[in-house]
Order: sequence, then structure tokens, then C-alpha cells
Amino acid sequence: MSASKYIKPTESELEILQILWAKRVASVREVHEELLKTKDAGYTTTLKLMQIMNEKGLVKRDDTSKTHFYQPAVSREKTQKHLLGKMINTLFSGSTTELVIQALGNHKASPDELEEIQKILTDLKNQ
Amino acid sequence: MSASKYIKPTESELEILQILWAKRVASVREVHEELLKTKDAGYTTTLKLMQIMNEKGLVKRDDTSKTHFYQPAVSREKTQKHLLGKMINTLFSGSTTELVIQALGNHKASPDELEEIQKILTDLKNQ
DNA sequence: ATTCAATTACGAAATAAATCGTAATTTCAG
DNA sequence: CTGAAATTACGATTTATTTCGTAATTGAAT
Repeated sequence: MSASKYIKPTESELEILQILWAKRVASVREVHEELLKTKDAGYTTTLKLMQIMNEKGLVKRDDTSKTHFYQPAVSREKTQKHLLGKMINTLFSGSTTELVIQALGNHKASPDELEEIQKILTDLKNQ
Repeated sequence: MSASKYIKPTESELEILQILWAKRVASVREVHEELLKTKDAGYTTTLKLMQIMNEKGLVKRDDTSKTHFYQPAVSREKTQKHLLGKMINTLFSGSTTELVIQALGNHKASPDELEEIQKILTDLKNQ
């Protein structure tokens, strides 16, 4: 039973993972086009990053055809959980409540979203 | 009107800021002792980091006496807001709601805390 | 004044992350 | 088969971050 060490994606790697989580699978070209919408880097930079991510086990690569296709190899939820936990510790003195309050305060949510949160909250209270 | 660029603290800098936010003011020695509780680094490493943070404007230094005293020069709230916003964007597709749900789901809160969150939520709903 | 302990200053090295140029490879159209 | 276009491989460079050794400075005790 090996505890398969968590690999923390870097900033750039997260940007790529985000795209892969949305697309499920994509070529370097596709990811790169998407990245260009928000930042500016060369194609080979994206390629290299994705190759490194493959070595690290952050993505899986299908290289049966000329154009390689990449998929996330780490789940969005687990990654969120890890990084959120870390942020709670290093920035909110370990208080989830503090983070939630800060989040709700700064970024307005729609009535629908508030209802959704209310549901979760009610569930938790009734447990 | 210069928009005084936001400086993103690095991981290590955040650890130091956390300590300074709690203590309000501290010497390098004090910060270092505190750091040792959770990590392991040399004294001059901490010193250097704090000197760099001073240059960056992340902390303010009082060097009237031999032992210099440092204070945070960036507010905890603003830093939380920036980094939380960034995380919401790069990890929760811009959805605060998703983050809140994830946070409430993973890290259990006490009844008191749930009440506190409930208050905020009720306020937001009644706005 | 001299010495000692603590501190700061400085610079360099080690490590990590991101970037990109160029060469090699692959595929497909002709 | 051959050439062109696209892609991958590789290595080097750059930039950011962290680490630490050593020298200089300070202040207090004697």
C-alpha cells in the first residue's frame, strides 16, 4: 500500500490542467490555442510543459498517432481539495469558516447560487 | 494615480507574513524560532527572505536599534482576497459557489461556525 | 578599550520553473 | 517516392526562489 505522493502542480501546470479538465482530452495544439487567449507563450513552451507533466504523472499521453493526445491524470476534485486545504492553512489560520466568509463577502453570488449553498448548509446543520 | 502593483508573495514569504500578521511585529530571531516549529531552515535564510520582503515592500523594517523589527506592510485581508480570487479562477472555473461547496464539504465546521456562515448567507439573501 | 555574542550585510550557489531555438520525426498530398 | 507542413524531442538559457557561508557591524559586559 504505497501512499502515492501528491504532486503539486505549478502555476502553469494548473492552467493546462484546467483546460484538460474541461476538454477531457486535447492535443498540444488545442491546449496551446486555448492558453493564448489568456497568456502569451510559444508553442514549444506549452509542449515542453506538457511533456514534463507527463513525466510527473499529472497527465497521460496517447502517442499512438503522430499528434499526441493528453488527458488529465489527476482529478480536479482531489487537486482542489489539496490546494484549498493548503490555502486554508497558510492563509486562513486553518479556519474553513474564515475562508468561506471571505469568499462570500468578496465575490457576489447569484440568488440561485446562494440557494445552493443554503442547501448544503442546511444539510450540514441537520447531520 | 498609480495603481501600485500587487506583489504576490511567494510560498516562503507567506509563511513569514502569517507569523507577522499574528505577532504584529517581530525580530528575525522571533520569526525564525516560529518557523522552526514547522520547517527547517537556517537563520540566515530567514533573514535573507525578510530582507528581500522589505525591498519588495511586503514588510516594513524598523532598524533604529541593532535588532531590526519587522511589521507586515500588506494587509492580511487584501492578500487573502487576491490569492483566493486567483484560486477561484484557476481552480474553480471562476465559481465562488463551487469553492464554498468544496470547502464546506471537505473540512467539517462546528455548529457555531455553521451558524456564523448561516448569518452571512441570510444577510446576502436579504440584500 | 577590549572582547564576546548576536545580528545584519553581502554575495554566491543550489534548486525550481518557464521559455524557446533548432533538429529530428511523422504524415499526407501529390 | 518526395517534399512540405506539422509535430515532437532535446538541450540550453533565462528567470525566480531558496538556501547558506562568511564577513562586517553592533551593543553590552567586563
